[in-house]
Amino acid sequence: MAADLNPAQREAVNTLSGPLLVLAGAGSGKTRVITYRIAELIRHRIRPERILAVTFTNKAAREMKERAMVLLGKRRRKATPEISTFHALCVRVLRRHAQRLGYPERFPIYDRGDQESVARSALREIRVSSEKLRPGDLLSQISAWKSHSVLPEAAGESATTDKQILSALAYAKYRTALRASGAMDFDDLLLLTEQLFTEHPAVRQQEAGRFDHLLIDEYQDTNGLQYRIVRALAEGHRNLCVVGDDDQSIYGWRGAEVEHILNFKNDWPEATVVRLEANYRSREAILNLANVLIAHNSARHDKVLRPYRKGGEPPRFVRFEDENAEATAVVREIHQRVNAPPPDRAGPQDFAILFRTNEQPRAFEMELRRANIPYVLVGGQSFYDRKEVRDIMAYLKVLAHPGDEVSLLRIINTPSRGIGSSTIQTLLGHAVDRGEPLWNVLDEAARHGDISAAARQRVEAFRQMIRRYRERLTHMPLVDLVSDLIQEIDYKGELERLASSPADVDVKFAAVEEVVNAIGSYAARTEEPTLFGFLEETALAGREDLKDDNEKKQPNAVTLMTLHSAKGLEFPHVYMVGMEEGLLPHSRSLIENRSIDEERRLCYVGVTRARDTLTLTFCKGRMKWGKLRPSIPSRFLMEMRGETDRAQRAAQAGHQAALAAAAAREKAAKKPKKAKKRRSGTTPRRR
DNA sequence: CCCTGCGCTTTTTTT
DNA sequence: AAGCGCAGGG
Repeated sequence: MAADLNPAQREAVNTLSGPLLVLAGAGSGKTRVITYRIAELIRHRIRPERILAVTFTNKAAREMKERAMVLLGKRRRKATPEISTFHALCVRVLRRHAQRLGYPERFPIYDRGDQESVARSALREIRVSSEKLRPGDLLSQISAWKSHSVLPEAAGESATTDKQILSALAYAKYRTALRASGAMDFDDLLLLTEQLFTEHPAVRQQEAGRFDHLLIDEYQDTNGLQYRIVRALAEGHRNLCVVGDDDQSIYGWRGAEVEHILNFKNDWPEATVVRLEANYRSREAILNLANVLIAHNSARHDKVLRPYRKGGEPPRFVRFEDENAEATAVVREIHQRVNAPPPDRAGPQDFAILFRTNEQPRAFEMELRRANIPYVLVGGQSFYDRKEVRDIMAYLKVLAHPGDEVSLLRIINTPSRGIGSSTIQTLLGHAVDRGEPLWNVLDEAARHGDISAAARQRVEAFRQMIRRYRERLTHMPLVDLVSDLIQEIDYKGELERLASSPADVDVKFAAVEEVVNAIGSYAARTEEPTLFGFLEETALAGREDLKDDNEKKQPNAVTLMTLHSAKGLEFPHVYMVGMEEGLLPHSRSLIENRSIDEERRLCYVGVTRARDTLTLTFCKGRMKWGKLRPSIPSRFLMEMRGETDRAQRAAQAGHQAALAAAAAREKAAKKPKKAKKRRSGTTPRRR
């Protein structure tokens, strides 16, 4: 079966027992190795359901599953290996044992938007203005603590800087709020799984005992929690295979620690180590660039990718006036190649435009639309981030989870139904007094004298409506129920009232209809569709199933995506745009004296996505907040060309520019502002 | 309680 | 350029 593998790959596939570390360079056939390995295990009579493979994204899981099935061919049976992400795995574990942790069996999973509203009110509760500590910063701090299993009390003790002390206080509020709603955020899924394993050894044994073989993909991107969960699951049988590339570690900001892959041998001394250094993807000319670039990083497993595909066009470095010129030229070139005569012809799907930040694709989208070239924008401002979509999803969450306070607060007066902020504050007060979820005090609202009669009536009407739909959940198709609900609350009317133009209403209502479609497609492919199931799936898969829908609708499309989303993919023709100081490396990584090595790895990931041609572009200047700001070419460009002294000059200039911008911002923040009125009534405090 | 309009801030990557 | 929060009038 494995005749077409090289010796290193074959060793990785055939070392079936004991710990195994596969250091797989970019384009070295890593995915193939993993899927062949799964197939090989099954060929050796390991029962498929005793194999667990963990991937980084749902998409990767789905693809791996498909490939493994193809490979197994006739052996394909009902039982399949379990292939999923860490988060999906943990959800399944937690669901089996939720009660032990004091959570309901089905719990809401809070996405980024929910987290932000909780973070915001947590900051309000401790009376910290979001100028002093932004919700986003608070959330990353909390996430960092969680990835080290640090709870609020411990966070408070270890906090040193002002920001950390405030963050620790807010963290406590944040945690209380989530618990009060019976909700978990993404980190909680991992954190509580770990907690479950430590507090209940029997549970750990039971869960670990479900599998005899464990495979972890993208191991360089595991954070502390994931690392400990892997250990807890594999310690018994020790059949642990991890695959990764330290040079492609690009999620340090999210708590990933490259040390896990670098120190694998310490934890698993008997481990076999296999290096995959032959690159089957990129032309020699492209790979040379990548090797030169990554050599600038220290603290890495030394390895040099060897090109299997020799020669190739040298990568191009192109400068433009501004981002519009950049987009026009790139799209014009794609257009030419798409319409070229056969030998040079390429399909739109052969092209990828890669960028660092999500504001960059705008100009490219415009040009692609103008040129009538189909494209897919991956990730970015997600469908599920849109206000109208979030509103509908909040209704669904309230139907499914009565305790979900964040969602309830979002919809209790959306569309506006006469339940104003003072009424809500009063209700919240009752909830706090009684130590119960907001939903539970709504029925009593009718009896309380401190709410106006009109408001009481409206609250009661709202409560009855939600109750009615909850009752219908069990004996009515989901799609019909949701359609009815959208009609009853007259969401379209709300959009008409708020939107700026009729076209805007159409666009927004189309998004609402997309939600209904998503429910429909979920219900169609699921044996026992439930609202819980749908919510869980969207929380975990998020934007991904929509991505796939896009890909099905537009199979021949240019791909636009961030460098982060590009990991693991390849394209014949790659454009890396906006190769400028401040973007790549990003200014924020320059200021927060975090190492720019990770930015360099990000650049490396981009370069190694290209099979045949690679074009790196940068601009003289770039519009930012309506002003044209000059740009400095990225130091990485010079590094790749071996122009070390020019690279250093660029680096210095880049640092200075970033620092100057930071200083200017600082100054602006300190400048005396118009006295802002403090809100008198803040959210009541929870105990 | 609802809506409008003004003024202020905004700098990354995402399971 | 755009989104958010807030003040003030209906």
